[in-house]
Amino acid sequence: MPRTKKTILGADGRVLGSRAETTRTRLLDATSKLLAEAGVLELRIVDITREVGSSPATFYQYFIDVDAAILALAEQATHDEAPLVSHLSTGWDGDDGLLRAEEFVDDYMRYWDDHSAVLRVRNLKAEEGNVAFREARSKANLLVIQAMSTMVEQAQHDGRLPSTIHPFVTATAMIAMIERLLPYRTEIARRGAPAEALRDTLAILLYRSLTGR
Amino acid sequence: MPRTKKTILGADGRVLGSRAETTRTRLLDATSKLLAEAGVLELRIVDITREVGSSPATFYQYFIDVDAAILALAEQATHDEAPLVSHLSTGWDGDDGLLRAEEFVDDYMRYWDDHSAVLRVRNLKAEEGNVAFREARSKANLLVIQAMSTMVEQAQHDGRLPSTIHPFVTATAMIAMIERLLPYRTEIARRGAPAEALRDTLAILLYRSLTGR
DNA sequence: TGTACATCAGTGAACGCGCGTTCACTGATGTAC
DNA sequence: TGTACATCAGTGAACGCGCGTTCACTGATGTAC
Repeated sequence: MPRTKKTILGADGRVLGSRAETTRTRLLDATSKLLAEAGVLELRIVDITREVGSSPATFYQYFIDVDAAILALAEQATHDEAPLVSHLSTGWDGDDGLLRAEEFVDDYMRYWDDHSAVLRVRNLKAEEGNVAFREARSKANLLVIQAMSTMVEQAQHDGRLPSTIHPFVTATAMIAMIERLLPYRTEIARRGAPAEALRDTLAILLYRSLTGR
Repeated sequence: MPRTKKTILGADGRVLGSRAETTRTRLLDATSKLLAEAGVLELRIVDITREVGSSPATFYQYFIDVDAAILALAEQATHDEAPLVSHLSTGWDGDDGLLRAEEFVDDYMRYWDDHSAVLRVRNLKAEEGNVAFREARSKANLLVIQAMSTMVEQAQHDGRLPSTIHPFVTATAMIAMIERLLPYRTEIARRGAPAEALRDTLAILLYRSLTGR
């Protein structure tokens, strides 16, 4: 998990040395692990510190509460989402357009798999109205959504998509589609669909909706 | 909120009289209200009973735990989702196809608005692996997804959609798109998109993806 | 119509656990000279 | 290179609140005759 290079601050705002930074990272990793294993509803600060073999008091040196830690994890995830834009910024107009769409879906699925537990909480809290998490979500998707919007505008300009669709809404819908389908994978498999059906179908839906082809 | 007609059981499995049924309903309504106001993470059994002016002991006469109450609410929601199928089963092949798509989106948005707090929890728990909630979610979407799958199959048969897309996956993707976009409404509005942009764009995306037109 | 009894429904009050949170302290690392 | 001191990092142990949960009980409703 890559980390930003900016200086990291403790809960009271003081600058942390490298030793402290390691502890902070271990706390975040433990939070991420417990989130994936048992979900937000079971997440306890005591368990997080138990996991890294330290005391609950340590936790408070780095985060004012458990939300602050989750938010930090969400920001790490944001950082990992940015590279996905490279699949979009080239456009999907050539013969290999569909192939590029498939690559994008693959990478997005990988990204979501890596961060699913954290992203689920982020989205839940955003939808429940928490401002900090709402902003984190907006910021995370910003680049991808902008790139997709541009694709839609291009297709509209070329007359392949109706002018009545809204580029930003379309882009957001595409993201929603992918994010939300991943958890359905087991269910889709249970219905006898092959493993690639999800990937292929998503790629085609994206390709058609973003390029109009 | 319509209620099923089957006999309602208490937490210990005994049949409840009409007086008890009223209490049960009030507990569920309070649960729903608190869920909408503050979210799952803040939901307390004590608060639910406080809300209806009764004792925590009463709660346990009806539900073994708070999950049982949420599950009951999710099942009420399922019941309200069924009528949405009427917009789909007629097909969208005529001249008024897009109009029908718009009507469907409107009704779906209304449905989701009415139950959003509960459905969010249902989906979270389903995605976190809770079997009961996973089944509730499958069951809820079953009819709508089947109807949509049929539309895709028809379009494939007529050569308007590629045979490579998977009907069930496509249908699930459409549901995902709508459900997930609603919470973005405020954000979309903040970006200066008109209120109907969301509705219209979703309708077009659905129309295109399900009918191939 | 009235009375006795059975069943249904609701609850006050308490118990106890577990968690968040803090404080005063110890130990580790860095720095000045 | 060594020593004294300052700062950084970590924690044991306790406090207390709030919540889930239960029990023994009261009150309400229904029913038999």
